[in-house]
Amino acid sequence: MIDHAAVTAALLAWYGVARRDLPWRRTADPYRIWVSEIMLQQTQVATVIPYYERFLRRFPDVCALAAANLDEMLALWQGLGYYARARHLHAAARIVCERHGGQLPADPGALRALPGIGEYTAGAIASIAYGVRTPAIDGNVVRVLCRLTDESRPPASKDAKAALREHALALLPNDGAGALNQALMELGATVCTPGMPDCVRCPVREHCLAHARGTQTQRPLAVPRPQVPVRDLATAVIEREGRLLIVRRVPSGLLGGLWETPGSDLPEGVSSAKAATEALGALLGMNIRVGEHLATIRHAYTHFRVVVRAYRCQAVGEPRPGGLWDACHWLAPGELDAYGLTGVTTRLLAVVQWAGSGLLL
DNA sequence: AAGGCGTGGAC
DNA sequence: TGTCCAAGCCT
Repeated sequence: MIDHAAVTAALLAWYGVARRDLPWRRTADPYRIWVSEIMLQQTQVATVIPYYERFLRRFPDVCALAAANLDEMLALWQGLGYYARARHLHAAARIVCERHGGQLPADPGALRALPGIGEYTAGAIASIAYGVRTPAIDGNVVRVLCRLTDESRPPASKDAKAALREHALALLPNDGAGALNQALMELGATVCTPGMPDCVRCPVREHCLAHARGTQTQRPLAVPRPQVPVRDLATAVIEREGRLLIVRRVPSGLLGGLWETPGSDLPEGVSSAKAATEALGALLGMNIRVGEHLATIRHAYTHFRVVVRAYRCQAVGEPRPGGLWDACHWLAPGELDAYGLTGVTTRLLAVVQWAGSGLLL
């Protein structure tokens, strides 16, 4: 059994000296802590930092964010991924500004009711920003606790989750729950890492059951991954008077709200990307003539991979939204920063060196 | 409850 | 090149 009080004391002492100096650890503003927690979901610290700084310069408080339009916010989020986080944060900011007088709630249950805030994030905000004694169990904490207690059940199972939550709660001091939660995460991120934990540097090594039994690399129990399918896509690069046609994806689902060059899966029975590009004309209400192949972009999403073939096209007529898209725009070079583009489109424009003065291939 | 949902870094 | 994974949430 784990000596919770001893583990808590060791973790807090270690965290006091080992904690990294991160931007969101220099503030007590619940809004800023909230933004950091949303950005950090499934995203590494180093990736988040520049986005966090830029975002807070533009939206320094909840009501500034509430007043923004979603397009501008998504442009700042471009490249961070999991864009539903941005949409939910935006919707939640409006609720907090309008219904909570701009003050983020401190109660985990009330936080949990806001879009984009789940069990973990509610606990993190409540404990870090308000000192509420409540656990915050993310992937790091799951790994640390599974090793400390040598949990052999799948961490997603009901039994294991309940046990982990009991341990996480028992570790919380009456004063300093936020620090303890962060200490657990910091340990998981910097010492008790997934592949090869650095047990020599671990402040709670003596209390760790997995370390004692030599099972630390087998905890938490790994779950088998399904293999991801590959999809063939085609996309059209259509220029007119130095502007590039982009379309906005509908606000839900994959890449919702982001802009991209119009494209599609190769329809059933259509084997050539060129034919698929031609078929885009019907969707856009334009007459399209497909020209040269410009580039092939390979990209991996969470659950599938894509091979996107891009063709230079000439088109007659004005485009209209349809299918996956709810808006069309002729992008001028000076506007590149104002539109949230998908990763594939961003890379495509880099490859063909699109800068508005024609394709420079 | 299991699958959808991004991206970039490490190796 | 491929594979794994990182401060999860929603449906």
